[in-house]
Amino acid sequence: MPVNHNFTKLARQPAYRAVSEKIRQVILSGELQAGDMLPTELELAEQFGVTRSTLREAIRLLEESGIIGRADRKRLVVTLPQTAAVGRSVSSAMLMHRVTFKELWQVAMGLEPLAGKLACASATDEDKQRLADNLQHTETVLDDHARLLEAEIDFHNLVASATHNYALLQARAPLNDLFYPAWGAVIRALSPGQRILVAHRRVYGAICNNQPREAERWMEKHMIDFRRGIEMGNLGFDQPVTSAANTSDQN
Amino acid sequence: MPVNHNFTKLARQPAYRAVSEKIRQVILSGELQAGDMLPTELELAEQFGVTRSTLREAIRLLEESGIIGRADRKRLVVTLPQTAAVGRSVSSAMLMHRVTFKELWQVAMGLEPLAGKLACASATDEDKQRLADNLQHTETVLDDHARLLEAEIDFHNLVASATHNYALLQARAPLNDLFYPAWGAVIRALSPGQRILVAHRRVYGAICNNQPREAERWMEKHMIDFRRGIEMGNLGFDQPVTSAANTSDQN
DNA sequence: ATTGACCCATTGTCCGACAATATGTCAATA
DNA sequence: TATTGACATATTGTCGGACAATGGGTCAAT
Repeated sequence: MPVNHNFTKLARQPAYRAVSEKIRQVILSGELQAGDMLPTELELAEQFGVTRSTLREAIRLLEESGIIGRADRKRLVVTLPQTAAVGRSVSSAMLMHRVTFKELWQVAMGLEPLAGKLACASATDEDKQRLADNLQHTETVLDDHARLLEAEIDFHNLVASATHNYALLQARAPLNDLFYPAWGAVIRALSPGQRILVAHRRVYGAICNNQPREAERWMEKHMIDFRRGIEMGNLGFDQPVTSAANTSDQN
Repeated sequence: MPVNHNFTKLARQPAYRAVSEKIRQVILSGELQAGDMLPTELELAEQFGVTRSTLREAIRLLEESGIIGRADRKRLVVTLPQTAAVGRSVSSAMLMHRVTFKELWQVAMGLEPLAGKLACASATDEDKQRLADNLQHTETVLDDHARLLEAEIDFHNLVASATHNYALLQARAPLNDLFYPAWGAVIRALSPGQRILVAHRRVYGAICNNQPREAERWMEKHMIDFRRGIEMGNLGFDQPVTSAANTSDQN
């Protein structure tokens, strides 16, 4: 009778992955900071004892993570990941999982009111000014569906930025890519420009007057309006969202 | 006087990036579904009219996004991105941005109570069973700091999974990697096993009895306990979290 | 201060090669 | 029949070398 031990499937990893991990580790440990230049590909390859081809594959992994990029199209440089860059991976994953508008809305209901509340305590004068500018701009594009959507997304981004909470910014990144764009259909169907503007003004006012409760409540109302819009427009609240505008750059 | 027109800086992209985008597009459009096998590297390279080296670099980008992987160590296959895989990129970004425990806690305050609330409506019997198993297990490891932390993280993951909301799962992924592990210090310092267990039981009970308000409230209390623990332990509530256990696999 | 000519380092891409590894086939064996 | 071994084949991981294109630098000429 065979002894039944079940060895743990030993996981060898290819060199390009090992190299990538090593570099990532050095960066995350703080040994290399954002802005630091890395050696040339050839030099790196020699240090690791691999060929340039292998090293380049490792670089690609880090590149997609957004933690390294190119300064002036040449030298490699350690970069602070942009929310948009990281968010794209997340959005891709959500699209593949066929995330529904409802699921995104539920997350939005958790995060957007929170953003409004937190912004009250942390918004700088500059943040408030940017919000004011956005409101003013919004008034001028109430009937231009495309621009209105753009202004709408901007507003929510500005509120989120005003929290100065990067974790929150990152968590809500997919809303930018998937939730609000999908909502564009509602704008085209119902032209709710005025309604949007009112809500935005309330949120803005609450932030300026440091009324977290108010900011939270109006942001929540705003989100509920979204939902109602989707349902009234009969636009598949329970349907998976589509990529729509995901053509970052075609060729 | 020079005419001032400001051309848009035309963005050429390297071939490996173009290839990667093309494949990504095909996958996101649904033309290729999860589980589908891709041709061999050589064949793909020929189709795109590039060399295998270039194509491999493109593959690495998609690999890091988690949307393709290898079936049985050979053929490329379209894969459904795992939350953990995507989350790692996000966590890396947060570490580099020196996200503080406070920031993560604020996000947790937004998402974890929400998870509790939503789970009430969507938890299956299987989900509830898993939660029950977790509670039972937790009782046996109350004094084993390492295992207790593990059980704690599991519990919150189980609640989140019970919502069957992938967007929520994805949004809270960094909490797993950064928030709870950092909280391990509190466990070691204060041994709050009993307190944890009580809160978990309440949340579990609320989910079983379909009391969203209760689940939400107890999860919120639980989170506030976290914060108090950090502060009582004098463990840098306003300090950036550290990677701690980020050694997926060393070499 | 701008332009032009020039050199150089580095990247993006290509080509060809080979060992290691997985898959498939088939015969040999218990 | 089911397992083992031997063998051919396909595909990946890695290597080494090559070259054009491009950005940066220097220096002279305007």
